Amino acid sequence: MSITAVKGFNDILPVETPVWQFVEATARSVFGRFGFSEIRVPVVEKTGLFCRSIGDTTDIVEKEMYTFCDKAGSSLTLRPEGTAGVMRALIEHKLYALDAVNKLYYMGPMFRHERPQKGRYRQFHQIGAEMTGASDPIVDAQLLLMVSSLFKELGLDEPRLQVNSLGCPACRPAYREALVAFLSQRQDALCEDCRRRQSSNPLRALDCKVPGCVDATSGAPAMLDHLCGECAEHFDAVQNYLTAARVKFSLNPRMVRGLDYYTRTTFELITCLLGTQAAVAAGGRYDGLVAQLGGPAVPGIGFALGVERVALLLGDRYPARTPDLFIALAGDAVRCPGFSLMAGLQELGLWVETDCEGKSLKSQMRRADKLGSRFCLVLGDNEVASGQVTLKRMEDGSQQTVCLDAAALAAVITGGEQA
RNA sequence: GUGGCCAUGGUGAAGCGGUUAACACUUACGACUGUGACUCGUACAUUCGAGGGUUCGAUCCCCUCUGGCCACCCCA
Repeated sequence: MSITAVKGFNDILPVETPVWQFVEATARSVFGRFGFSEIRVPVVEKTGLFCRSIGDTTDIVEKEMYTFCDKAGSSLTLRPEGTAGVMRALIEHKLYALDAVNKLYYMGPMFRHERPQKGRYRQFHQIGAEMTGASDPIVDAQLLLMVSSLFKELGLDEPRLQVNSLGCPACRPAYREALVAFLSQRQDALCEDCRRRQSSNPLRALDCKVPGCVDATSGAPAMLDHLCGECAEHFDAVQNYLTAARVKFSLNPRMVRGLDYYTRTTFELITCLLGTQAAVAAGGRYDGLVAQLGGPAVPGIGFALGVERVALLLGDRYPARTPDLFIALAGDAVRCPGFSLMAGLQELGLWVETDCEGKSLKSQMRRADKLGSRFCLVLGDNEVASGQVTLKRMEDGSQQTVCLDAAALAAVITGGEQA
């Protein structure tokens, strides 16, 4: 067996790239309308960046990072998510000083050493957006509106938006205590993992899928009931804005995020069509992150969507491109004039295909059909001599005689587009 | 990291101890020597993931390895 790709690292083949391009182009278009600019940051960062931002005790940092030493002995890591790198760049280049509010988006590969399965790979792709510098609830709502617009424009109304608030450093500790107290009374009913997590990350128990834990935590105290005044006010305002903007959402008081830096508003787009990989997009507010990374106290909120998962949801519902014209060449003598015509039409912006193997006319026609070409014409000695060609519309087989001239042909072909 | 399932051509797959390794799709060419789709014809796996074993004989049984998928954990 020859060399194959690394497990969990996939080739994205020509049949799949159109969906990807559709997702990326749609994201660029929607983000652009919300005033976001693209930022491109490296795929590799110093390991410490992720430990500090994502959190030392998270699964990502504990067991899923691709970490290695370079020749100088520094510990480097393939980014497992996008926010940390973007915030590092924001701090490093003092973007917050250029403009108090920064609206940035990115797209690209992320790396997590997990067991691959449907919709989850070791190299996977995210499209994300971050908005820093403002903590007003209208910012949260704007980002949510943008996410919701993006999915609408992609033609996906199925993933549903769920929101929650995780509170802030002022109110979360008290809630955490209340939750631990609650859980400790139900020790016996909890699974091994949840018992172990009680000290490290008790909130996780709310997210546990083991039936016993679901039962045991059904009456658990909710963060939403323990928010401090400011957090509660913030969260109310976010919801009001969302309602005003007609963004559909539901509350999920049990939603927990996997990264430590989240505060206040968090959200997920959940689908029931991808089996266990339910989260298609997710994000939240991270008001302490920039300071935690050594920058000024700049608040922020962001989200990321999984391109593989979105592509899976889209299936074949994306715009397909097909050639405008296929020029079938009847005889060697006509190859050069045919190529000249092709050049003229390409220059006018048309996608033109022609024979490149010296195939029979029948084969060329078959190929024109297979490519889905909208029009086809046969160029032979007669056409070159008369200066007239028969242009055939492949869809219905209708034909018309057109002057053998790039501009004349282009007029009919693009005119046919409107009809 | 843990569990389950599966490995036959470009693809989807039958075959389950002795077969020319079915069938379908795809692809190529042809049926009209200048017109696609439908139809019809022809061609396309000395070989069944790799290595070992059992057997007169193995794609079919056993072992090992490798690969894939799905699920758990967690996540986009």
